[in-house]
Amino acid sequence: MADGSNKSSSVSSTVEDYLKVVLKIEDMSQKASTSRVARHLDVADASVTDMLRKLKKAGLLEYRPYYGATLTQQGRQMALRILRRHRLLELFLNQVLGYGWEQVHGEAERLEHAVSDFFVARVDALLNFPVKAPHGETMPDAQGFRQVEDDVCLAEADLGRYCIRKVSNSDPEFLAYLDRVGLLPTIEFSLQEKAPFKGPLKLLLEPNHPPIYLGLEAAKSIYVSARTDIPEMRGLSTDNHCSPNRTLSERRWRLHEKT
Amino acid sequence: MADGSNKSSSVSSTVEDYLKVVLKIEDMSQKASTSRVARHLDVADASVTDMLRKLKKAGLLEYRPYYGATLTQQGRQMALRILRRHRLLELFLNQVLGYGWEQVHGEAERLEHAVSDFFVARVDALLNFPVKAPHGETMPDAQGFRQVEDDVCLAEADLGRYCIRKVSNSDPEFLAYLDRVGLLPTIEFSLQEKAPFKGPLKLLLEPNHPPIYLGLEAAKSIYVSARTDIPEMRGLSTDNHCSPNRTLSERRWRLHEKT
DNA sequence: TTAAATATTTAGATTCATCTAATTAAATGG
DNA sequence: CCATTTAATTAGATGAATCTAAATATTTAA
Repeated sequence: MADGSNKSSSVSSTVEDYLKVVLKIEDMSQKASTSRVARHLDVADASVTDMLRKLKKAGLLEYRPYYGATLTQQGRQMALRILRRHRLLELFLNQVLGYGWEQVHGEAERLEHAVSDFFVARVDALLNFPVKAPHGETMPDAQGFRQVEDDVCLAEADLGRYCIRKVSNSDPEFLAYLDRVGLLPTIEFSLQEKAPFKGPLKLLLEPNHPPIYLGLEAAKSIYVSARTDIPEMRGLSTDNHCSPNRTLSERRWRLHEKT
Repeated sequence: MADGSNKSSSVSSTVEDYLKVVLKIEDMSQKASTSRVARHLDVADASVTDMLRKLKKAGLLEYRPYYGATLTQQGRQMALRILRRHRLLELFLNQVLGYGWEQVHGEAERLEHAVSDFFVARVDALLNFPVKAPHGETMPDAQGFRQVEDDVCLAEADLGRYCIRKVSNSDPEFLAYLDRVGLLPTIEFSLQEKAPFKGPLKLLLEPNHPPIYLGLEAAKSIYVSARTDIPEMRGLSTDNHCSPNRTLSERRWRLHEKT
């Protein structure tokens, strides 16, 4: 696959996608089974079997037939390299080119395979070495190290005050919805009620505003940290400049408007 | 390959490359013969024959065996679309990410196939709708219209005063050399002597500086316009903000330096 | 104007990533 | 613990884009 983009040891963008998916699955502490990988990539199971055998031979993952795959050190390193690119690109698209947070994923998905390491380094510098992507995911560093993410899933949280840390869902419709109701990373809210029988959650963003009733499915994509209200915690928080994803309406760019 | 990047009527990046090369050859008023296309793309002649037949079938070019190819309206449109992307990306890399002018071509070559129309539109706006790329080439507009370039080749120019308009050569080594000696678009100089027998040209950049002796081969890549010294011409010139490609040493970027 | 040189096309293979259909292994639940 | 459901693998094909080697055209120059 057409590559002058200096991979450490050049693999096709297809291979990069497989590695990324396996990493994602492992990150969810699931087993990277053939069918699960196939679902994520939207390809036939048979294709995955072939590819996993190929990747095993290349030393990028362990693979036992009828069992599944595990990334090797090498494979993990490659996967993290792509993940880093993906997230840096998302942030770049959002901050520099004014993409909406629901738009960044799709574009980054294609660019991550095309940009050079030099490009990535420049973007990293331009954004001042960020540690968070637009959806609140942490940024793997250039050596492939990641901060631990110990946020709790909103769907499992007890009543209380929280700060939104991460939204793990790249469906543009869904993200646009969250944007509309104002549920974005770094935003704080109170979880006031959890309706029984998988019912909706009642959230309060601002004291005297109407509450938001959020379906449990939606809550599963949202990760939060408890708000301790101990002021000195704020400095230590992982919030950084890259940064409140403003609502679409607030988002106005210093791009030159044509005519 | 792998395209969600919204082509008007989705073609592979390989096809885009073929179209681009045919356009380039036609722009040089040459015939797009099989072997010439093959040389530009660094593939075997046989591969080109196959592809030209395929592109003919797709209505993107005319093709007669043993004769060569000519772009159709549709093919030309597609080629111009890529050319526009390429040049906008080059300028973007230069102006926003601080790439040297000798670095932009290679990166743009890969990105042009990966970015979406939306991305291109954003970059266009960010750069304030530029009309020139870093090497002085004109920017095709979004509808595929181009300014005529009626610059003369330095290798064929008479003695006199000139302004550098364009450098048609993407070899990084060569570009770095021109950068070193200061021969960049928008720069003015006097052509003082032309040594016989394909000898070098003697150029004077600044009145009391040592002259530059430039080989004829190098001069073939440089396009110039005569300097009339009629002041009011300057406003009409195609110089624009995107802009004096500073020398590498002058080029210092407002990127955040790490540590 | 014909022989040699050059350019182009055809024929047949290869590699990558994918598919469907058929088969086999594993897991599950009476 | 066996039969059925579910998951995974094998087998065989396909489409893109490429290659090499052999067969034709076309051009050029003696």
